[in-house]
Amino acid sequence: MKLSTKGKYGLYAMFYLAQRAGNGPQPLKSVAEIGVPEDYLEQLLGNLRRAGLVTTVRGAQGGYQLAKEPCSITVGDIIDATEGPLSISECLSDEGCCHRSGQCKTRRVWEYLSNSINDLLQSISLQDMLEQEQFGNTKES
Amino acid sequence: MKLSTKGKYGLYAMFYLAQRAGNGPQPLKSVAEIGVPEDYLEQLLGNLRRAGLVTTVRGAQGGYQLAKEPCSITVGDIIDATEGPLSISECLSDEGCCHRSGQCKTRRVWEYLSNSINDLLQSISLQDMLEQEQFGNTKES
DNA sequence: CGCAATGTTGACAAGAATAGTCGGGTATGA
DNA sequence: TCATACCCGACTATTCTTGTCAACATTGCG
Repeated sequence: MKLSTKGKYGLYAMFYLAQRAGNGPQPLKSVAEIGVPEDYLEQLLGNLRRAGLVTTVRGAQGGYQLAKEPCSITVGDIIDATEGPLSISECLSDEGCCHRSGQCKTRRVWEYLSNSINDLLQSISLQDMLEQEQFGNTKES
Repeated sequence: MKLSTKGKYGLYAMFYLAQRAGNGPQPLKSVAEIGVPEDYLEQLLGNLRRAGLVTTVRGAQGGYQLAKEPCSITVGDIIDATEGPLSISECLSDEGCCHRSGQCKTRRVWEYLSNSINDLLQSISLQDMLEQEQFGNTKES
């Protein structure tokens, strides 16, 4: 279980924009400084736009900027937008899955995990990242 | 972000064995009743064996059985064994990753998420599943 | 007006990972 | 010694990931 570069790059990009919120639109070329190929990043920003997380200004001096306050955008929103809804097992989306119905107690596990992880992702906002407060503590060594 | 069928099938198989713990070794053919191709399942059970989660008896009347009590085997153990260690972002395993070091506050997010998810997975045992107690509550509707 | 800067869209493709499949072993109980 | 099992490594079709590319649409500015 791992997330692809899309989610990672998406978060990079959004964090970049969060750091520059209020400074006007940032062109793709600038955002690409985070170390992602422009052509690829473009697609990701397209997804983020369609998800309503960034707005764009076309034409010269245009670019991308956050559509909302950093405190209203969560890591979960970003992952969703870039990776598509994370379904830990298609058993969740797909109702008629359990061939041998007996053992599908496992389904409850996926359900529980999925909900927990979503809550977790939703609990971290860009604002939290900007403030660098330890957004919760599990295993701070 | 989703886990592959390996983790899912692995959990199916382990739950199957948990339900039959104490009844002697279960041959591959029986375990495959969970709805997984035998040849594929064999690989997964091989991984589970190497991880020390199941033991095997070779020869006639042989088969697979849990290596430990259901309460000492967690969903996390099973996912690890079948999918390999889940690294949400290679930024974690790979130290020298942050090209533009400035923005790698994102790293702390992966760290936090990774730890949280691992804790979560480790918190559910096969015993919990057998008992079907709601192993924690997030969003019980 | 016209050009340059910029976002928009969709097609394409190499490489890796997934999900099996297969064939030939080895061990063991009856 | 034979049938029942597990063990192991190679092979493959399909899908997903990670980009790349080309053509187009929109806007600011001189």
